[in-house]
Amino acid sequence: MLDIAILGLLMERDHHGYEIRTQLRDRLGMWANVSFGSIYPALARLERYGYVEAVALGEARLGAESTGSLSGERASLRSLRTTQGLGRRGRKVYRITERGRHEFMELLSDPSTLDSSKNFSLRMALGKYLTGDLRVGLLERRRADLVARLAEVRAGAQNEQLDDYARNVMEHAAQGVELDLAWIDDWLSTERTGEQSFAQKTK
Amino acid sequence: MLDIAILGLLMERDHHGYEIRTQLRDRLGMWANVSFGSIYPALARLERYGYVEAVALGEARLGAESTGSLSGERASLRSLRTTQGLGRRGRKVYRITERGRHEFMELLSDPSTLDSSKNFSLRMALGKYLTGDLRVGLLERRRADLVARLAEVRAGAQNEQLDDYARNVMEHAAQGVELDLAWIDDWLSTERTGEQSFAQKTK
DNA sequence: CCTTCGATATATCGAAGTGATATGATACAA
DNA sequence: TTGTATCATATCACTTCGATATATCGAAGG
Repeated sequence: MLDIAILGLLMERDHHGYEIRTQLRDRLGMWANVSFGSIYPALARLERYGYVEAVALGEARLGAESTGSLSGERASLRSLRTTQGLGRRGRKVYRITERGRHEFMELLSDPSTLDSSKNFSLRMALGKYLTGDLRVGLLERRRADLVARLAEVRAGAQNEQLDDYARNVMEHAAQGVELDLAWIDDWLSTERTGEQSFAQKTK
Repeated sequence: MLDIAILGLLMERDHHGYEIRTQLRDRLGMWANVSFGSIYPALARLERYGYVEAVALGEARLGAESTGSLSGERASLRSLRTTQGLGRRGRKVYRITERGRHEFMELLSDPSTLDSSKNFSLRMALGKYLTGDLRVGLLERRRADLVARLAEVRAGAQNEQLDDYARNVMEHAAQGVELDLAWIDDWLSTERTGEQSFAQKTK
């Protein structure tokens, strides 16, 4: 769910809608440019539920706060420019509430709503908010799903009456699942041996 | 688009809705169980446009025709059983029309509506309906997209201020894109050297 | 200087897809 | 006979996507 992603970003610092889109692309990976048609309704929904609140609307007077701290030395420049130039139009900066924080943790650790690859990757990218046990639980559930999926795809690929094109695609799909599986297993073993992190992974 | 997938299946033989779902899973790979909430509206839409027509509705009297010819020897058995047992309930069998065939070719070869991985795989799985030139065109366009995407993800993964979890996910995403890219290149070289097919690919 | 272009920013629309659920028939096993 | 699993169609509310409209600002170029 997009809700998790947005709340996850707001856990770190305040954001406005447009920024959420770029962050989603740059930090949470797989989402190449989520549509504004998703983001703004999602923000409205989250505000309605009381999970986020708008802390600055209209004249973007908090420009420094929201666009600052982006990359160190550059921050002062940016904030200077935005405050001088009166800032963008109706930039609406959102902040997560206490209820939002609680809801975020709830959503993130709930193993029942875990399905697509995109969804799973999102959770794992937000792994720092989870305990080791929770992470292992999610990983194991995902692993079981992938094993089942791999069997299905493998069986399908060996199906007679499948032309070369379809078979080739099916085989590639199987390879994709295998890659995912290897990733999970890697992560699981790192998680279990209690290594400090996987920062040293070269390839 | 789901339309392409459905029309593609109907190019080979008639199908009813439920069967389309299973075929989508078993033959066109990546789609693990498309929702009925997609399939039935899509069929209704295609019928409205005159791309398909219902050839048997109500008492499933054409059971043999629709479920038969599934796997050779088994076919006679199946058809016998279904005709004896009065068949399923309101099984509605669809057939593609001449307009539908034309539209299918149109949709399949139009390079402008080519985007997601799912979408691309679908087209390639239906590659037998395309000419070599068209296939190469689609492959090249896809390749360019993936190269751009890879650069983005690679850049993102090297971003400082990304915690280990997010970085790990980004790196895995990059590996996924690389796998796709290798697949495309493989296919392209096969296509260009004019090999008869890729049937002999072992891994 | 002035105009165009690209990035920033919010917002809404229709179309398409999902997941859940309702309904009912048939097949098979306990 | 009594479940229960599979087959089959259908609809619901909700989410997401892609396109589009609108507006501001900085930079580049004629």
